[in-house]
Amino acid sequence: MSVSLRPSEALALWHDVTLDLVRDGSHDFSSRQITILLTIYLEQPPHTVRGLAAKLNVTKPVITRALDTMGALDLVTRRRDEKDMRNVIIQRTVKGALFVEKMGDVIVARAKELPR
Amino acid sequence: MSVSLRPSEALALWHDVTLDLVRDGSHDFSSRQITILLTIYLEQPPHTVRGLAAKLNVTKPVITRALDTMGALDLVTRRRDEKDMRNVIIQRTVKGALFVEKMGDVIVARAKELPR
DNA sequence: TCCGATTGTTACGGAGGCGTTATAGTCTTA
DNA sequence: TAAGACTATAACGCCTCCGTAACAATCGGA
Repeated sequence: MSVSLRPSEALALWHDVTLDLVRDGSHDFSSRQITILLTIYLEQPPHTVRGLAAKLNVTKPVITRALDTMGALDLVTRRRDEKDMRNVIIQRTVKGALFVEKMGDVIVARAKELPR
Repeated sequence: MSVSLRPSEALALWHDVTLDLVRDGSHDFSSRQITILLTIYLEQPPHTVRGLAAKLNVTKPVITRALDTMGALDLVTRRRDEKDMRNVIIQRTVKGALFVEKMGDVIVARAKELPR
């Protein structure tokens, strides 16, 4: 086990980071969308619609729609699985990687500024 | 300065917590809604529509609508400011406090479980 | 007292997400 | 090879949110 945080600090961190994301104003993602994006970029590939749906405990159309949205923003791409043409493999993009990386920087910065 | 976090840890934390929130399945709040809720519960009162709009860098109707939604869920209440009847004072509720508290616990727990 | 400024809300048409259900394409196996 | 299982997506009606603009209520100063 690793990062030691008091509840008040945890909430202050969450507040500060989401505030930054909102103020930035580029997007207003839901928790589902954020989770999908981070799962794709943090967990081991390959990622499929079915896999994500099971992991997040939501229906498959929810994943499809989120991928449509993120795909339109070029944060994510899809291609058919050559081994099993029923599957769709979800892939990362440069733009998505930059977005996630930036998000990590924001969290780190806000954690550092946290009063104690 | 306080909490020391590497970018990979920060993102993993964010992922784990949002995943918990999504899996729970009770709500699917946007970043805006989360930020509004946390601001009300973490920052010093009084909170007004105008004040929140300015702080989050969004328009006032956005705040009004978010308060409508959160109010319907009993996470927040409003009353008129007696000193200046143009203002609306946004107030906390027991249910809202519990929700935020639970969220803090989730973050703390996930931070503790973070592999290092 | 009135008139401009300020506050929060409502109205509007549009965009996007929801859950459910139906569908097309692909695999598997009997 | 034919039937059934499985994958992802499309279609449906509903609901919520969006930004802009108009609005009613209230305040404060000339």
